[in-house]
Amino acid sequence: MPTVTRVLIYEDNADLRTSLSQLLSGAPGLELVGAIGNCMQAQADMERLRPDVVLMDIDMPGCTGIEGLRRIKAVAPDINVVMLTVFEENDRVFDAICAGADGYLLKKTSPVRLLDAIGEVRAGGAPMTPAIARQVLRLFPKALPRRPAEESHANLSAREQEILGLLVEGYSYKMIAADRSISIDTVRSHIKKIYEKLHVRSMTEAVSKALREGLTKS
Amino acid sequence: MPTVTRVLIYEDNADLRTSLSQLLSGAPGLELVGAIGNCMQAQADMERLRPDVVLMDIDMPGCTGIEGLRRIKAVAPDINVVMLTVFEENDRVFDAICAGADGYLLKKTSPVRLLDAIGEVRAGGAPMTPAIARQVLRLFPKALPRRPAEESHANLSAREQEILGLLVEGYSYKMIAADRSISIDTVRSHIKKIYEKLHVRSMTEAVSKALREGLTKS
DNA sequence: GGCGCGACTACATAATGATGTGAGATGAAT
DNA sequence: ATTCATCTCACATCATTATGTAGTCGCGCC
Repeated sequence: MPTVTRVLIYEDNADLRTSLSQLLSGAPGLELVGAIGNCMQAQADMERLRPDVVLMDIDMPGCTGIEGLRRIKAVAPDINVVMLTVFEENDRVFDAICAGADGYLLKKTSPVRLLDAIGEVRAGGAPMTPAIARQVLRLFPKALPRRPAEESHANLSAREQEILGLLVEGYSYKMIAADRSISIDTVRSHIKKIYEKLHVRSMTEAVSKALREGLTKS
Repeated sequence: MPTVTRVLIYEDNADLRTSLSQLLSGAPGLELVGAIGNCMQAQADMERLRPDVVLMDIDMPGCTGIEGLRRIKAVAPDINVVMLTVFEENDRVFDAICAGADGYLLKKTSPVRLLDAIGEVRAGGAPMTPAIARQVLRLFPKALPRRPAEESHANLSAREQEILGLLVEGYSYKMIAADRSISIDTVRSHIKKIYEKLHVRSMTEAVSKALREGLTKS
């Protein structure tokens, strides 16, 4: 392993590109091999500049960072690509990870942490902001194949299942009360219980869970 | 939000349990509510001790940490569970994450880092050793089932489908606005259009229709 | 080069939902 | 005989959603 780490930057904002460049140029053990405004030629850039680590802005005109990431990984999967973004949006994170990102940091990350991150990714780590790390863990179960043994009616009582069924049909509290001839406060009460048992906090979550896990009696 | 974080330890090795206990007892902002040698009674323990954070050894006789984790998440998904392990084996990591672990540290983690981790997980982060973080990212693409491209969408624009997808995930207007970095009024506006197109009048109806007819793209 | 459409923002009002606290009545279970 | 879950109802308060009206901006279309 060579002693210096060759770093390449993709960042469309010229100011940020400059400051990143300065940060990296002055860092021991690092060599900045380029700072490019778009990733249209990513593949060619890889061959020409042979970076070890790429810092990739995720929002770029012309060719998004995600697309750039794909291109890089297609020709050189061993290059470590750390994505930089302003927001921690769910889909972006997801897409980036599926495309093989090796790290995911916010742009507001401190310079020190950024330099750390480059070392970390070189050492086989995956630098991420805490919030993103958490998102990744949350995303994981969703990306998995269907749950095999799903039976549990989640301990819903018959009445509760019935009311959940009505929610799924799109009934409002008022409509349920009218339909079943009970007070709207009773409906509230049942729904509160349902929320507790399903661990949800809104009608939509309850409906979604009910449909996905077949909790109604139809 | 209480100012102290209630921490519970599961660790079968008595020596380690003692030293962990001592570490946590002396930490400001933390309250050690228990240090237990097995997780057989995990559910009861949760109700009795009401921890905010659980440190769970992954290798325990009788009932593995993974099983304990499952039990905890089944009754109290909001409790943050950080797994502790000696080795970073692929399968264990995978299972733990699928079971809903909120963090994953090696036992050789320094005391300071461990205390950090508790704060981090409380703040919505996911403390992981770098190598494990990388493993998680590597695991991700493999866990993806490919879905057959389905085309039904009731004339919903891409953006509308996207937002409908978030509704299905249980997002509120506010959460969608934050997630997509748009104003809440824009969310309203999109949802109004969705309602028109789907001929519904509430979130639950929209969610129900979306799930039944496969209108989202995820 | 005007037109329609999609994405975006804003403000206002009424309706509905979320959450807490409390409580009576019933029947099953220990 | 007492506990326990369920079903029922009530009141209160705050948050969120539903709906209408209205306007800007950019883009493809004819």
